[in-house]
Amino acid sequence: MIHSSGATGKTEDSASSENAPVNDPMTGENGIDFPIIELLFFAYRDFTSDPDQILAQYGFGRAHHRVVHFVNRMPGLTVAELLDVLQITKQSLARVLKQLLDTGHIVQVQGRQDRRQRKLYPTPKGRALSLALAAPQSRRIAKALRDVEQGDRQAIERFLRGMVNPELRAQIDKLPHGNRAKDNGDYRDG
Amino acid sequence: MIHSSGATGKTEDSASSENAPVNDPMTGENGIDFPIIELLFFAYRDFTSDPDQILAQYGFGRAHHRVVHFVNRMPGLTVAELLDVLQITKQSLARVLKQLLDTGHIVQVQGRQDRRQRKLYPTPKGRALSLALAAPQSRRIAKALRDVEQGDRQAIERFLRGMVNPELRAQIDKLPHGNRAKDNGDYRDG
DNA sequence: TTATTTACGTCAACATAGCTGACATAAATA
DNA sequence: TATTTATGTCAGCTATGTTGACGTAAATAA
Repeated sequence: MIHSSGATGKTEDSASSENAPVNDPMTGENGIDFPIIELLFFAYRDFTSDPDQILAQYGFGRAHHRVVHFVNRMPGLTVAELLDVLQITKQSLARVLKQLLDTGHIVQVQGRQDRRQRKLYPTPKGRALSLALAAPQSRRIAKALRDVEQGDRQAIERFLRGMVNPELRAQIDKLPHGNRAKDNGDYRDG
Repeated sequence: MIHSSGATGKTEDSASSENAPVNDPMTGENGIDFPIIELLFFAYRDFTSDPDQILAQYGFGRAHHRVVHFVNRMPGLTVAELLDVLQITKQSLARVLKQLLDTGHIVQVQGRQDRRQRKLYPTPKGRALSLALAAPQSRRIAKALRDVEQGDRQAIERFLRGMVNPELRAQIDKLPHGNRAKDNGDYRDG
């Protein structure tokens, strides 16, 4: 049933019944920060659209992207560690991980100390894919940073970090943070 | 089949075959901005986790959140306009919109000028839900902004805006941008 | 040694949220 | 009158998440 504008519509009726349409837009009067809420939505929507197009060519989705990204950033991490970062169940991971293994983007290496562990490494093919996915995102970021002053980068990083649950910020700190000379060898020795 | 560390593992073998595991972590050497790529991922992951918990109590998901949010921010917008903002198909929208109509969070009003249009309005119930979902997100943002200098907010907004596809930035400008006195009446007259 | 716990894999069933394609209807417009 | 537009709807498919149950090998505790 459609509310005809002449039936229960507020405009002519002015009845403030239970299900009357609310006409005034929700604004920041109530102290809510709509500008940043919405900017985050739009920014993230377009930020993820870049890799989506590349992934589609491989028959992959965002789930594959996340897996291949973190395996490349933390080579040698275990399945359990990856689940921790992604915050999904092992059954969810299993599907996409299997595909990435089958297509030769990722390989598993049995842990030496703990042979129950399956340490995940990218192959050269997996590394290339990960870089290809990151490139357009990085270009988008570089463009957006041109709109702000030098030195504002630090504020942006601090803000984004502040948006993360405090107990999960350790995950960020674990990632390699250098543009400096590479220190070869496993991300973390196993 | 698992790569045993003694079989084709690079460590002992040092063979650089096709599918050899890559041991060195992907870093910013190649000019890619990993810190911000990852901060966006983690920030958005936790940013959306707040409303997810509330939505679960209603049997709703993120799709419902987006719909109820934009209907509250732009009361009277048409189905076509909503599809434009959400960038999804009408079949996708249909399911969640039907639920929000059935549960009395949103009502439709036939357009007066163009009677084919179904203009969407929140009910008081829908307005309350939208505010309840926005509240924890706004609190998270306020906390994160405490980590930066006053005046950095503008840089953050500019950066996020710069992340959006230029041709879609008009969508942001359409949203009400005031903390100022409300100007009652439809978001845009129909 | 034996028992338990841990890391991982897998099967089955299910839910959400997106998609394409096809078709219907009412209202606006040419 | 014919066509286009705004919207709704049916059917089926895909991707990505979930829970629950069970199995196996290896590490660890008793």
